[in-house]
Amino acid sequence: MPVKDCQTEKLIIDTAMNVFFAEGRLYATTQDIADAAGVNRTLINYYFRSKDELLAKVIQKAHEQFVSNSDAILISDLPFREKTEQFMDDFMDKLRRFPYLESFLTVDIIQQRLSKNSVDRFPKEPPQPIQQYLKEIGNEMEAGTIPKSNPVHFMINLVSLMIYPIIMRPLQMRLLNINDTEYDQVVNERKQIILGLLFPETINANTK
Amino acid sequence: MPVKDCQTEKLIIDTAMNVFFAEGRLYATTQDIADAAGVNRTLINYYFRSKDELLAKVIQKAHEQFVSNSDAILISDLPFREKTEQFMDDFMDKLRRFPYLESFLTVDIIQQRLSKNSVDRFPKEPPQPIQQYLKEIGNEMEAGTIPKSNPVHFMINLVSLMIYPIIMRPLQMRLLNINDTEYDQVVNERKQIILGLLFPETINANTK
DNA sequence: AATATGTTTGACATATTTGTCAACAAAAAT
DNA sequence: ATTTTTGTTGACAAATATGTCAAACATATT
Repeated sequence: MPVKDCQTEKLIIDTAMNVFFAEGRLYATTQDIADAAGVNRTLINYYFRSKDELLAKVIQKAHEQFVSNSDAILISDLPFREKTEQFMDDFMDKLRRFPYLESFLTVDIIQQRLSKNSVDRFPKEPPQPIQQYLKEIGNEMEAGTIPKSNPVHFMINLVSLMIYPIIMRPLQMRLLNINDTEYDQVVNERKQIILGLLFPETINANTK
Repeated sequence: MPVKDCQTEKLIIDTAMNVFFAEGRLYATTQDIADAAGVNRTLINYYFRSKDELLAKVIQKAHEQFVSNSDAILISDLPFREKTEQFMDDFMDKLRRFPYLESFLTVDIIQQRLSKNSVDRFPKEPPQPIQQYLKEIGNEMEAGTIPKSNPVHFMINLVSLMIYPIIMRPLQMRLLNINDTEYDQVVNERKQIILGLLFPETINANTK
């Protein structure tokens, strides 16, 4: 068999992504993943050498999937407001698909910071699309479309307001004393709520 | 010795809180905690029976510390805006002290949801102070001080904007391509930024 | 059919972590 | 003073997770 099969390898990666990022089994073992994929555990070692390398691959692929669309949106020449909305739609779609991805990455990054020997799983170069979007945010602030501040605040606000309610859902449901149905309803309203915050009426009215 | 010593027990709890919530060693073993506390590992079993029960105690104590002040603030009869600011000050203080607490709780809740046998570590009854604050948010919306919506949105916005930049700091620093000094600067500006979002000028102007 | 290459499997070794237990030390109570 | 209670320790056992290896298997090429 001259050509590499790639079937099983892909199956393992996809399954692992599902287990970690969709099901939220952050502590899943290699055996768990193998079971979920219906393959022998040692195949993980055969294809990825170690669990750590599988993680690296999985995170890399998740990263690719995550930025693929959004990068295109961010570097497009859409008007700022529409660009932001498209970015939000895309981002929230991905959040729905992999609600636990950010939690996983956070914990992973935290642990990496503590252990000196682990390999860095993220590209070191700053993502250009975000840099460009930050510039556009600055322009909008200059133009008075949105309140002036360090542009990173706008970006931080944007992602905070989208992500946090998703990753902290279990905790928030308890604190706010609401059930799944109600929380789903709230999540569905988020986009409009966030837009209302980021593009305040006063300033926004000028642009219309 | 009629009175329980309580010295070692307290030392272990405090150390564990520090390791988990301040240092962010989310995967710390009982040995790690014992080392950090400078005691024999089996003392953890002596005082808490199991690691799981230690976790329960630690989370419970963290919860108490976290709500102690903030509950008092939330049920006080301060004007809404001042109450919110005090709540923010208190909350951000605690975030600085235990930046990894929320991450830990999130992961813990996620895992608990998946494992049927684990004991529930959180009080089941909804926290009244938050319920009361939610009512006040509703009142403010009625009065037109803040934009109308489901009051939980205001609460979610508030905590999202405070917490997310802290717990996702490593990730955000990479994405936004800024260093520690710059990020510290951003964090220091957060309170004013958040207030500007939650209390938009137009509406706020009416109340002055 | 024989062989070579890539794939899959089960058995084993190793490391890590947690919990138990009996022995020991220290402090109070008798 | 000695007995009892409380606190502490090290050695051991059990469970779990990861990685390695040789052997078995399948498939395409010779």
